[in-house]
Amino acid sequence: MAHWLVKSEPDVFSWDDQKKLGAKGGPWTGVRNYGARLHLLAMKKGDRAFYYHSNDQRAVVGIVEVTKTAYPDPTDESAKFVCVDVKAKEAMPTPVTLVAIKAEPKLAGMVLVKNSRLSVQPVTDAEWALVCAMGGLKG
DNA sequence: GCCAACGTTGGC
DNA sequence: GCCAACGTTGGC
Repeated sequence: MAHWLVKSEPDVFSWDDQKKLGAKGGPWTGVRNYGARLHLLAMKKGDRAFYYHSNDQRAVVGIVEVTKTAYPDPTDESAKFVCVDVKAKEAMPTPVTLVAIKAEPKLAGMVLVKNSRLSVQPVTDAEWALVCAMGGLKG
């Protein structure tokens, strides 16, 4: 199973908003970047992704699960981009901040550190396990 | 609020 | 197909 990280601006769509969608989840739309698009296309049902809040919070606040693989993004009029459906899986007992991630040498290679602007990113198994541990989850 | 970094667009 | 200009994102 592959792991990912998806970003959202909490002002626009937050972890709380995602949680309110419940077990059914909902579409993760709005990606307008070809690099991110490739990652969306690579997602499989059951894959998990860190849910990262940019801007004010700058922390991994939860984990979502992919419930539907990529399909055309209904919010994209050009019909070029895709979205997936995700549902909230579990919250981080302790949010893992960008500061904490940057302070951990083992995470220096994370895409989040190297290319913070990419809105959908792959996460390695080692990174996944470590961030889970830092957030108080067994992984 | 500023600025650096990156991606995209459009002219040639 | 290249590259400069521009717009956007996101960290600080």
